[in-house]
Amino acid sequence: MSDTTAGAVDRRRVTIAQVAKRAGVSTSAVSHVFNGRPNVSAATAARIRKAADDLNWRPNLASRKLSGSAGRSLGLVLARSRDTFQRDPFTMRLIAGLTEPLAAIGWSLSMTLVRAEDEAEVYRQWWTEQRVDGFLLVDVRTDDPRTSLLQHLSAPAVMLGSPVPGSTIPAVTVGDADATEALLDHLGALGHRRIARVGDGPTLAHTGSRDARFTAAAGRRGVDALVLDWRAHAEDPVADLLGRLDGATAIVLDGEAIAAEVIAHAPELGVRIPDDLSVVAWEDSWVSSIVRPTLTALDAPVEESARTAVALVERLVRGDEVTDAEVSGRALHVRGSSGPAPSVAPTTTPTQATRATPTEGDR
Amino acid sequence: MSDTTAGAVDRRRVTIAQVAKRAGVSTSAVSHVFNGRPNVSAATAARIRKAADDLNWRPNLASRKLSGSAGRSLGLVLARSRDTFQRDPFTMRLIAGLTEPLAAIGWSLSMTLVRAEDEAEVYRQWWTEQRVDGFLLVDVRTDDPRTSLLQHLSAPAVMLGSPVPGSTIPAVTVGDADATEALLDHLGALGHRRIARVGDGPTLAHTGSRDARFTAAAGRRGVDALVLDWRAHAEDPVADLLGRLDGATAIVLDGEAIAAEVIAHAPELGVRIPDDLSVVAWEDSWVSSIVRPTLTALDAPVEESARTAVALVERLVRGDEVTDAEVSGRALHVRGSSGPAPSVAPTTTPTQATRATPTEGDR
DNA sequence: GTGAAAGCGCTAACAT
DNA sequence: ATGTTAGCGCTTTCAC
Repeated sequence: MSDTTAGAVDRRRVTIAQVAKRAGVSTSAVSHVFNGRPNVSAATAARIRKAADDLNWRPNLASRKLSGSAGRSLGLVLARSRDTFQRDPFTMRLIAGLTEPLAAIGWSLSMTLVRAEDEAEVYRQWWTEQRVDGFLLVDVRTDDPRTSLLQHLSAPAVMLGSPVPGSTIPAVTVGDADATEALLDHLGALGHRRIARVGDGPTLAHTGSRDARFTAAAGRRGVDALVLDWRAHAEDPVADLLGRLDGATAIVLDGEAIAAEVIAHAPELGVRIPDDLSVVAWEDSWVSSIVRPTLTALDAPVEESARTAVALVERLVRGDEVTDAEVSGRALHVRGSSGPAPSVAPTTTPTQATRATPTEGDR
Repeated sequence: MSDTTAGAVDRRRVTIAQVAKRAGVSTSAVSHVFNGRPNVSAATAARIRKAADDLNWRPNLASRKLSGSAGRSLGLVLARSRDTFQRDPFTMRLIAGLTEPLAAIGWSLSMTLVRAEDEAEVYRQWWTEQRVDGFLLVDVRTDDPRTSLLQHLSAPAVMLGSPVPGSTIPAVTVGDADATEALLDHLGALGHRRIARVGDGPTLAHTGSRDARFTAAAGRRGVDALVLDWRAHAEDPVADLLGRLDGATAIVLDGEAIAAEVIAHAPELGVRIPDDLSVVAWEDSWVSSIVRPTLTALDAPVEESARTAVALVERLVRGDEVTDAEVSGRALHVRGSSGPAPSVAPTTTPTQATRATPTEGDR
C-alpha cells in the first residue's frame, strides 16, 4: 500500500456551474435537463448532456436534497441479532429483491441491524437527519411501536405483512389463504389428522394471523390443529419442540432456518423424517434443497413483494395517495420432508439420549 | 389504509435556527456543540443539547455534507446475481459484521446488487453524486478494473482480500497460512495422500493465492494436490466435479454453498461422505451444521475483518494515512464431513444413474 | 465565549 | 427558450 495522501482530493469536484459553462448555458438549463423539465431545446439538452458526460458530472445528491428533492434512499432497519440475521434466507431474498427495483429508480438501500432497544432511536435518527426518504418495515409485531412513531415523525413507510388496524402505514401482504388450503390438502391427502404449527415468534403480527387461518382451515377439514411456539433458548430447541408434539404427525414451521434445524436434528432424536413426522416450512429458499430429506415448503413471491413495496414507498415520497397491496402466488413445493402419516404417531417423549452431534458450528 | 396526505409534511422541519433560538444562542454555537468544537461553555452546551432534544433535532446530513463533512455512508456494491447472493452465507456474515462498527461511528451501509456490466457505472455514479463516502470492495478479481477506477475517481476504498500489486487500495487480509497447514495436517493425519481444491472462481484473486499456498503446503508433505474448478453451469455440477477427482480422497472447496451442495448430492451419485470422500469448506456458517454429515470448515474471522475494514475506510475519509491490515484467526472446525481416507479411492466415474432427487428447489 | 455572514451545489420561481 | 437569483440547513472563518 502506498502513501496515498488520501482524502486530500486534488481535482476539485465538478459542479453544475462548470457543466453549464462548458455547454455555454446557465446552470438552470443544466438543472432542467437533469430533472426532465421541458423548457430546454433538444439541441441544447444534447449539448448539456455531452458536457456533463465529458466532465463525468452528476448532480450532487446532498445539494439536491437540500433544495427539496428526495435523497433516493430507502431505510431498512432490522431489529435482529447478528446470528438471527445470518441464518435467515428470507431476509437475503428480500434484500436481493429490493435492490433491483430500487436501482431502477435511482435509489439505494440503507440498512442496518440494531438491538431491539435501539430500534426506535435509529428510525428517529435516520429520519430527522434525513439519511433516508422512507422506510420499509419488516417483522412487524402486534402493537408495534414503529407504526405510531413513524406516523408521528411523518416519515413515509411501507410494511410487509398484514395491515395493522388503526395505522395508516400501507402494507404489502402475501395472500396466505390459498396456500393454507393447499398445504392442508396436501397433508390431509397423506393421511395426517393432527398437525402442529410453529410460528416465528408469538409477538410477530403474521404469526397470529397465520395461526388463526391455519386453525380455521384445519377445523373445516376435521383435522386437529396444534399451535406451538419455538423456544429458541431451550437447551435443545428441537428436542423441546418434538416433546410437545402431542401426537401430531406433521408440523408446519414459519421460517426455513428452524425447519432445517428440525430436519437435521430430529433423526438424532429418534424421529425419522418423513416416516415418523412430516415437516413443512412456510418460506422457501435454497436451504430447502441442501437438507436431507429436502424440505417441502411454501414459496412466497418475495421478489414481487419487494418490488411492490419499493413502488409504494416511492409514491408515498412523491406525495401520492397509496393503498395497501396484496401479492399472491405463494406456492407449495412438495419435496422429501412430507410423506404419508405414520400408522402410529411418533413417540411423544423422544429419546432422552444426548444428541449424537451437538449443535456444533452454531455461534 | 387511510388518506394520509403523505408527503405534504405539515410541521416544517426543525432547523438549527430554531434550536439556537430556543437555547438563546446563535446557530454557530449549536453547530459547535454538535461538532465537538471547544468554544462553548459547559452550561451553554447543556442548554443547547436540551433545546435540541426538546425539538428532537439532529443536524441535517445533506446540509452537513454540503458544507464539507462526510455523509457517513459506506458503499457496498456486489456484482452478483440475486441467486448467487442469496445462497452465500459469507456475504450475510459480512453485512451483519459491517453494520455494528458502522453504527458505532454514525455511518450506515448503502448496498446494492448489480450485473457485472453495470458495476463500474454504479461506482462512478454513487461516488460522483456523493451518495457514499467510500467503498468496500469484495470479490476482487485478478486485473479488477475497480482498483484503477476508484483511484481515478479518488474515491476512498478498502478491499477484502490480498493486496493488489500496483494498487493503492488498502487491503484487509485474512491470514491463510496457518489454516492451510492445519487443514493439511488434519487431512494428512486421516491418511489422505491426494487432495483436490476447488476455488470460488478462477478469476477471483483469492482463488489463485489459495491455490498456490495449498499446492506448496501439500508438496512439502508429499501429498498430491489437485486444483479443480467448479462448473456452475454444468448440467449437474456435483457429478461433473466428482467425475474429475482423479483419485483424490478429499476435497477442499471455497464457499460453503458449494460444499453443502456436494455433501447433499454426492450420496445420490454413489459417493458416501466421509467414507468415500472427505469434504472441507474454506468458509463457515450455520449452514455447516444443518447439512448431514455436518461440514468440516475453516472459519474466518469475518466480523473482525468487517470491523477493520470500517476503521480503515473511516480513516481514509478523514484523510489519514492508511496501510494494509491482516486479521488472523482462521480456525479449522472439524465436523462430520472429513474422515479417514478410504483404502480404495472413490470411483473415478461416478454412477451415471440419474440422481434420486433432482435439484428441485433451485431457482 | 459568542454572533454575523459567506459559502457548499443545486432547484425552482421569476424575469427576460 | 434561457438566464438570474434566492433559498435549502449547516459549517466555519472572522470579528466582537
